[in-house]
Amino acid sequence: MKLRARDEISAEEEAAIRSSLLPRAAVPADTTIIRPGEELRHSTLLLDGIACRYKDMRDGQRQITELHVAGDFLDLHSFTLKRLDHFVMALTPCKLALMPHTKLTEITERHPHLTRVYWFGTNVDAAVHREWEVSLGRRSALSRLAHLFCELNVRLEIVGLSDGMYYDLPLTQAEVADCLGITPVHCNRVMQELRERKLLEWKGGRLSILNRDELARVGEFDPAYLYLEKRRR
Amino acid sequence: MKLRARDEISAEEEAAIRSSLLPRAAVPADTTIIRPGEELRHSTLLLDGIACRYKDMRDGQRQITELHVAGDFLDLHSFTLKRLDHFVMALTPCKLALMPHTKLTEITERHPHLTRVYWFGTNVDAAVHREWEVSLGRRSALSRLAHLFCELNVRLEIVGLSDGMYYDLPLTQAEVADCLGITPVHCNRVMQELRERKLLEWKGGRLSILNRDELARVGEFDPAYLYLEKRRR
DNA sequence: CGATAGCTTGAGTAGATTCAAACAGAGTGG
DNA sequence: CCACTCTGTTTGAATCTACTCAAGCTATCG
Repeated sequence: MKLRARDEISAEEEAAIRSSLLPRAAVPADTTIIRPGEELRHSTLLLDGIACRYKDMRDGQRQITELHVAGDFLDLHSFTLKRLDHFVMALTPCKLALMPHTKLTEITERHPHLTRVYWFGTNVDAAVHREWEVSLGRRSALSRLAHLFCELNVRLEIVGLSDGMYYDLPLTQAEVADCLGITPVHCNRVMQELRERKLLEWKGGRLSILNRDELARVGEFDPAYLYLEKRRR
Repeated sequence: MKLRARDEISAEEEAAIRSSLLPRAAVPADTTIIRPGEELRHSTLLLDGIACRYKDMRDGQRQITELHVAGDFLDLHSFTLKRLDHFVMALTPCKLALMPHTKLTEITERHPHLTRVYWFGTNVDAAVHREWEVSLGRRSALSRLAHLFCELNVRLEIVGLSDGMYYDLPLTQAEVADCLGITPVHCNRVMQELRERKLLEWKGGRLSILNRDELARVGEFDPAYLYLEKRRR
């Protein structure tokens, strides 16, 4: 569903993907899925739940560099990198599937178009990283928070997990703070501001957007970096 | 030279690359090379000079998301993305070469290994973006600046443009500030601090590292994210 | 019902910004 | 050769955003 949102995938390609995937047991929340430096022989596809990439610092702080939702590969880049430079962690209970790198090698040898589709996928990941750099470097805490909620709204819409106004977001404020490069206390305060401005509600792990246009304006959100327009084959 | 630092490239693969490259006229400093949204039919290789990727904000501020040095593709990701979500600009006079996307398509069809090498290249770009997210989100201005100088030192060493202690860095403090997500004024002040601590000198566009270990300590610099170890074929 | 995780509030502080002005060096023209 | 301009660097003072540390609150769960 995620691939077909942006590309034409033939039945043969779909079969190649399906036959390459191995089921993997579900993991509970706060499970470390991949550690930096460990040698990887497969890439992991997230079927359900929310996961993240993060890097930690000497003093115990961490920076989450990307959030993942259903349909995302957590580490398609490990196919070429072999070892990651960051952690991957389940933030909520997650369902996973594995794609062995041997199968990915076969895909690069037999399915050039599918190879480009997967390469495209890692490039969209990089585009998200760039947009987060802009948030972290130049946007106010309020704007960063608004931007994050807008991004998740669009990404969840693609896979049918948001209707554009409501979606499940069972994260803590501390986890969101780790995405935004701020402290949990400050995250709480800017969250209150978004609430007071009647832009959204967030309780019980469920986010309700009350004013989508104004939220996008506050977050300076332009979804172009998510590359949603369908590409020609 | 850059590819061979991390991979084994056969003579046949080298020939395929060389025959795909087209020369392009040199551009002066401050030239916009690629604008967001424009349709691209080739990727640009930087042969000499310093360039950057940046995104601009409504209020005129900008965030540089990556610096590029000789040997880097400025937009290898445009092969799969077709349009970029950011600007690419020459910060110093730059020499460029072009690789048509048609040639890259041929490579994905005829040279699976070389395809993985190029895919790897875009994944290292993403790793740099992640490390910058950590700098922007969690490191102090002093630490960010030290980290940037360490990163450039290593990346320039790979292509023979740094001996590990000295390298040319003909940028302005304002440009560096745009990398670090701070103001030029603050960049100037933390620059003074690095100088007072006798970690480095930077004048006349030339950087001299006086205490590499301490600089790396201040910047919490670990080059693992640059993936320098040579990979097996 | 107490324990716990997560959220909220307050007061004081630190890091970075803003705005303004001064300074240094390189290049230019009279 | 000197004055002039321009770009980039440096300095100072006031301000603001976000941080720190601490405590109190609230909902959930066993």
